[in-house]
Amino acid sequence: MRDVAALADVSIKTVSRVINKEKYISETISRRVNEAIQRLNYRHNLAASQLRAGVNSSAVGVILVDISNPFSAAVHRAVEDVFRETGIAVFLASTDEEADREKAAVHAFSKRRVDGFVIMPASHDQGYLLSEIAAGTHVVIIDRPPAYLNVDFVVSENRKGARLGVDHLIRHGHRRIGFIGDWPTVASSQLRLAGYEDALAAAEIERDPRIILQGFADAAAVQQATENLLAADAGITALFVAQNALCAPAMRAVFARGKRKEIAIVGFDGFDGADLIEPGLTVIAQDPTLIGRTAGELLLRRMNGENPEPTGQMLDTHLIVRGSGEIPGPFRVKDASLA
Amino acid sequence: MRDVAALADVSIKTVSRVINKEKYISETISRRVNEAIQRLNYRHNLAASQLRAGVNSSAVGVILVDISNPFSAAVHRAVEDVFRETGIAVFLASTDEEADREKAAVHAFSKRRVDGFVIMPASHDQGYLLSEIAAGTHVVIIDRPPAYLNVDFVVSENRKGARLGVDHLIRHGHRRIGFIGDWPTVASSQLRLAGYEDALAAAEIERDPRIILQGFADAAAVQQATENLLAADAGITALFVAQNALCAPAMRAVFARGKRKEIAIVGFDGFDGADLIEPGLTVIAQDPTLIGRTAGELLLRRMNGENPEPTGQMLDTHLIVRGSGEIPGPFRVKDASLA
DNA sequence: GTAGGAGGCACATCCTTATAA
DNA sequence: CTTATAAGGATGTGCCTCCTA
Repeated sequence: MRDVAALADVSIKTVSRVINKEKYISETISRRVNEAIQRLNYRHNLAASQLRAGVNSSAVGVILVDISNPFSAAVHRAVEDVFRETGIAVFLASTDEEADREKAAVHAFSKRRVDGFVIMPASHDQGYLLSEIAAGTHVVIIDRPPAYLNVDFVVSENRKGARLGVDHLIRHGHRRIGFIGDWPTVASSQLRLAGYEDALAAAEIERDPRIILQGFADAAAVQQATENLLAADAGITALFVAQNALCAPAMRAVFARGKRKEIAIVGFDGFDGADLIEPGLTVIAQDPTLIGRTAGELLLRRMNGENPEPTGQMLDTHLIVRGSGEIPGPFRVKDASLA
Repeated sequence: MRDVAALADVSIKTVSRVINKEKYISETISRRVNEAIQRLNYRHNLAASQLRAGVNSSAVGVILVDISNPFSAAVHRAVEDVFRETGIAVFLASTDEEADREKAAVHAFSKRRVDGFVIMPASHDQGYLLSEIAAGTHVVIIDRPPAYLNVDFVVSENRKGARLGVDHLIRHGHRRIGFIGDWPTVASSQLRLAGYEDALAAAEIERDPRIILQGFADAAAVQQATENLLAADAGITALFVAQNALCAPAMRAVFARGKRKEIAIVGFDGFDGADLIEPGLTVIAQDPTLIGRTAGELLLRRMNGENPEPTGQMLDTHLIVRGSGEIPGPFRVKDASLA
């Protein structure tokens, strides 16, 4: 900046004025300064600028479980879109459900003075964020309800959604419905299991822990576990698959046993192309783009100085009927109005 | 930091020493300082530290076409994994194939003094990066060969891969093979089209521009265009779909016409669950994780001071046979060894 | 309306001092 | 008189705030 000032033969302060497009600079000087900037290949140092101005980095940190999961990716994309036009940059980190990595990412971004966080928590307790919040950093929690923290959050109706899906299977004559879910420590997974149990209770079906499978290291483990469940002759006629990434491997297991048209399946948030399968995968659909956009807007609002009471948004899910969830089960159902 | 020093009753410099874990600090003082840090909820300001030290931000910028595309997401995840342990943070931006947004993202990250970029270029000419490189910022280009820029790059064998896929269709008796591709301005798309043409030329099949479809606004447009192509009675018996996101909509069009078992399809890099479809989608597979990891490692190497000649890595693709590409065409083939 | 200058943001570098072996 | 350990102080990093003309 000093060099630019020297070349343009003005003071440093004037260069600063030109860069920040302040008022009261003549056209002539502005042009001269800009030419010097070009010639010297000068680049404004935002960090120094913000240090002096006493403001934060105009950046936000997004912390997700795994950006390579399409749900996370869609959420991120929506958050990014909210911030693009504002000149706010977005940091990204994945945690793989490890609370320590979540904390490490928060710390790394905090050192870089981000203005806010959008977090899909892997941690069981987000109380550690209180000090960040006290320091003026804003936080929005997504996908899973926050624990020990009163901040804005945006989640899907996990429990209601799961209940909806399992109800659907029950209405189609199923009573032995396997549950395939994420790690039981994951808050959203707990809620989906609760929704599953709600549906069973409402239909007076006994909950059988042997057909509730949770927590898998990878897709192969999901497939293996599903195969074992089907092979166990536990009388399973339907599966409720409580997370998107589990759907494909679970279906592989079903198909591998030749039960494509016998075992009914409902997934919580399937995958692109799930409609092409025969039968198409019936799912409880979420709206990751809306989650991301809402979270981004809530965060941006606070970054702009608004400070309302924290709000928790529960976004509706809905059933998409494609065939796999409508395979009839062995039990007669009185209700003729099957979806 | 001043407050911490005051509370711990040491000099600012000593606090700095503790934070940076320099040698020659006594246990006692170190503990006292750390307590003060805790008590004051102090957070080290990386920006100020790096300003004074004259180093960059220990952050990198990743610029992709669209993070919500699974290919991009997998690449990003691999890049992130390379940098996680090094304490280097990752910025992310999507361009939606708009060169201006690519430049805006580069500029935004450059102002934040990133040490390097990983870029999946939307631009037709990356010459604008020369000034960044001159300023000491490192660049690795991925997915598409760089234009007007001599830097490290990591791409798939787009042309060879496409040729492989179309050869496969030809060997199964097809000669009227529709091409469904990305915008023709996209470098990788051009190469895939070239590969398609290579295969046609080798088999002495005339290239018909009417069955080469490129550039779609969204999935619905792809599906509509494919339906029109099939309805046009152009004699199409096979499709080569040159990009992952185009596969599902193209298949929807084929299935909607009831040609599931008649029109052969090979995709360039399909999607998760493509094996569950009947018939499974035969694809030319890339390795996005390897692309991302390689790019991250190349960048990290330069950030660590190594400065070898730029290398261009062309990663092999391979054919995954699943059924859709093996639907026989109307032409007899002598080669008995069909894959 | 237009420009410049002193000073400081939060930190690290370089130099210096002090004690002990 | 070196060498290792432990701590402090002046100065400067790029830029903006506040004051001045």
